[in-house]
Amino acid sequence: MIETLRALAEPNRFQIVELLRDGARPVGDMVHRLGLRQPQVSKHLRVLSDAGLVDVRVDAQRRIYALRPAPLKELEVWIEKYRRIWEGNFQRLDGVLEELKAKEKKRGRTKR
Amino acid sequence: MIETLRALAEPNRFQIVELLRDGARPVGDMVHRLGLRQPQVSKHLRVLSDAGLVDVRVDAQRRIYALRPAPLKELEVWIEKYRRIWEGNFQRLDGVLEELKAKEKKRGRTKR
DNA sequence: TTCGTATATCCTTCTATAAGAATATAGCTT
DNA sequence: AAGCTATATTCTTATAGAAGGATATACGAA
Repeated sequence: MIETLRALAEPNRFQIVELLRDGARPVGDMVHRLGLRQPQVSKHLRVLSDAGLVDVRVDAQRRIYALRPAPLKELEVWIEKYRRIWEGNFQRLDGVLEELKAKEKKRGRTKR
Repeated sequence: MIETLRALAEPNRFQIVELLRDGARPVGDMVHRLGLRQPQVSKHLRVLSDAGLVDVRVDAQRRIYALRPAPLKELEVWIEKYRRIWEGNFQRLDGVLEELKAKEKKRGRTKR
């Protein structure tokens, strides 16, 4: 999860992922479209690959990169857990706070 | 979008967000639960706040932090655009490639 | 008013990582 | 075989950002 987020959090990598949403592409194509230098794109693809976000297929000297569903799906599943937050029934759900105000009386130290 | 991802990509901040999923909390509570030092938590909250992911409410000396829906919803909307990738109808959608193989013939340079 | 609690901010490392430049590798094409 | 094309890797440098420590601020309580 964290690894997925870290990989996506870099603007150029984000763009690469966006490009790949339309389908698989060779490195050179992304180089052209993104206006980055080839080594940089390769390096970003490496990070994406390590994060499991992309897949390579070899075609002669070309490497065709494609998105891998798993991490994105996982991300989607994660964020769905937050759905109720923007679906109204969340507001002032801080019953947690009441619970706290009680507990905190019993231990007033910051410990270390 | 990128800012949201960057904020979430740090493990401790991710944990903070997870905590806040259950409702608003004061800083001290998170300090205890996460076993981090107070300044560190405050700093992470600052980042989350700058990213619009959290909101503060003042309660005496306490600051009560809560999740803000907007960025998470935005993230959800974004990822939904990728849904078809894990819903089958994506495989070998590289018609993009055919289009390329043609074009590439006409301009064989890397430009700079 | 003085003290303790809760939180934020500042300054200083330390580390991770992105970009740049150069080079290596592999496979066409002729 | 020679050269060109496509891509990856290595090394260096620059920068962002996370942790640590110390301190500042604000408020409530005695």
